[in-house]
Amino acid sequence: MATMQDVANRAQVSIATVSFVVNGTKRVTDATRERVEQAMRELGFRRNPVGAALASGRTRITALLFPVLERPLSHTAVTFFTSASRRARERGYDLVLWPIGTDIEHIDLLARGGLVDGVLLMEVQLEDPRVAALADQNVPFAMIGRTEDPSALPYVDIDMAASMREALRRLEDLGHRDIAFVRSPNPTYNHGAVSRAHDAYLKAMEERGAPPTVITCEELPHEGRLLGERFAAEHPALTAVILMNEHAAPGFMTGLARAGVRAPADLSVLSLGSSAYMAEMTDPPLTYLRTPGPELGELGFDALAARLEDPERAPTQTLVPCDFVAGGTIGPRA
Amino acid sequence: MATMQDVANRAQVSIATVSFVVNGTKRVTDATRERVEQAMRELGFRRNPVGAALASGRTRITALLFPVLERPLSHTAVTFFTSASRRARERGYDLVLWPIGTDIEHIDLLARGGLVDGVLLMEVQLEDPRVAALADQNVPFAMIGRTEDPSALPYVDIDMAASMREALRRLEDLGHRDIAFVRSPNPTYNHGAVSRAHDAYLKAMEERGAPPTVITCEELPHEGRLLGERFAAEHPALTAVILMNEHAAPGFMTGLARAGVRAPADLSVLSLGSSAYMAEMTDPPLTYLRTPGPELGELGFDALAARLEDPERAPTQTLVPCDFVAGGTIGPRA
DNA sequence: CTGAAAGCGCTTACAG
DNA sequence: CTGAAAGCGCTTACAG
Repeated sequence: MATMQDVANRAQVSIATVSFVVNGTKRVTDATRERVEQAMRELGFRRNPVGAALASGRTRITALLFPVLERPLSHTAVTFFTSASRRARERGYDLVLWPIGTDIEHIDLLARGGLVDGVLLMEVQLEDPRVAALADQNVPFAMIGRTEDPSALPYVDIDMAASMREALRRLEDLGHRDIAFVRSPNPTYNHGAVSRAHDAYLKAMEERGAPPTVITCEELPHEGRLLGERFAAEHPALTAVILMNEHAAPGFMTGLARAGVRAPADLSVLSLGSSAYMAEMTDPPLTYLRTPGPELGELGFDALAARLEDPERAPTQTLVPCDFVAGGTIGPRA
Repeated sequence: MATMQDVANRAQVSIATVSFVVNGTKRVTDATRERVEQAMRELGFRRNPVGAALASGRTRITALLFPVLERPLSHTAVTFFTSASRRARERGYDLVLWPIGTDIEHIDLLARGGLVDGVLLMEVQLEDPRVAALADQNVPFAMIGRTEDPSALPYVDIDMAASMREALRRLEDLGHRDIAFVRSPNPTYNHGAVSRAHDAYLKAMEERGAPPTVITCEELPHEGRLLGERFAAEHPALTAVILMNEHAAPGFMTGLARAGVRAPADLSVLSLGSSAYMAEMTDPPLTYLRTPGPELGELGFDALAARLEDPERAPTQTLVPCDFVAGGTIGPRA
């Protein structure tokens, strides 16, 4: 494999000049550039990124940290990655998915050494050990999601409070008052979005003087079905449910049907935080509040890039609400 | 950030000795090791992987190439990644998901320079430009999937011929003879597994003297539904279908139901190449042949590691069939 | 506009 | 068992 030195020798210039041509970092006369470019072509030269990284301290590679070994990577989650990675490419970066856990330990590998210029965090918990670790190590990062107090940190996140309010309003406009909230359980992973939706739900119900009903369900299709099957029997007074658990949503619908509960005639179901792909799994298709994954992936990468390109600038902090997509699972209260 | 030199100074040894301690590459007396380790602790030293990579030519980082921008990353596909990445960790490597397209161009970045030690290819096409590019550039790689003629290349793949035979046998044992094959269309992406399943289907039908029916369907839930709705009308003679398109499968089932076609009473549906997660989306749950994603992820990484650790050894070539999982969507021919 | 040279942080024969 | 030193392939002030 040809090195810059090889190219320099062949073109009879210094290695510095080759570097200038390769990176466009300084003016070079056309004649010289020509010679260098020809030599590169003849030798099939491509710059060694490791050498460049060591000398410059940058790689233009960034990493998306998603704990795939601990948290299921849903179709909706993939939209964040896809969009962020496309955006990265547009801006001249690479973005790879680094499947490290939330154990801080492994972050060190990234932290130290400039293998990656910065990281994008997903599945952020209210108290997220990764955030402290990255800050500690001085690794530039941005969050998709946010911690309890993200004060001075760059993030983009779903505006979950607004989204929950819209969910409730949609159902109330149809006459519903006894509205449950179904969420994933939280044994150890205090997911920011789930927690904020939960709080917003409780607050809204209290304001309305309506009794809150919070139900937990594992993030699995089969668990959704079991919940659907027993739902009416256990909660006869409920007429609507806000389901924040897209893995369980299709199963929940088939479980309801199996128990003879029709949606929306007997129960309105509104899926909070999902995508067309999941919503189309059921019949009728789910009415849902769409997770702005494509938007947040792009904005999230931009937030990171801003951090990398001007560390002094105030951090980006953006909230994007889910938008309502009509399906066939909500209707007027019976 | 402390460097090895800093540690060496503090421990009053040479930088070489520090390297030996850090990497365990040579014997060091206990006393010396103690001094070095203490200095490392005091300075919070962590080895810079870029420096190490440049000097040694290795990073112990590997990449899974999956063209997420071109091909949907399904839940089942994620199982490959998860399992391969866990296996990598067990063997002391990192595995990242690099979302490059099938454009060869971008492979160069990986190829050159030893940012990654090797790559694992997914979504392999019968004629895959990435394979030639990697071979050209001398990048160690292994495939999950395989090209038309993988002769001397390392791969692990689904034994699609055997899986198709089992699918047909299962249905035939129930009395079916008019069995369709539903696959994704192939405008540009000649996916090896789909193509091999197709061939195996045609061959088997010919052997039986039964008329083959191949139907294509885009890999989207909604397209599955449309197909389900019109299925009976368009194909009245069929009594069973092998569905190799898990994205469309749930929609296909709801489409059938909407058209008044009951499964399995009126039509047996066998999903080929799926996982419990997708199968549980419908009611009854799909009967399916399970994609051995966890197995192939692990074996695939092992194939790559074998390549990295002993390039001379004969390449791993392993086929694993799908295994049958009973659900509720196949039954005796009416 | 171009070059000589130091330096990025390690690894690894080679000596002793 | 330990060290001095070359070298991995680049980038980037600094001079000219």
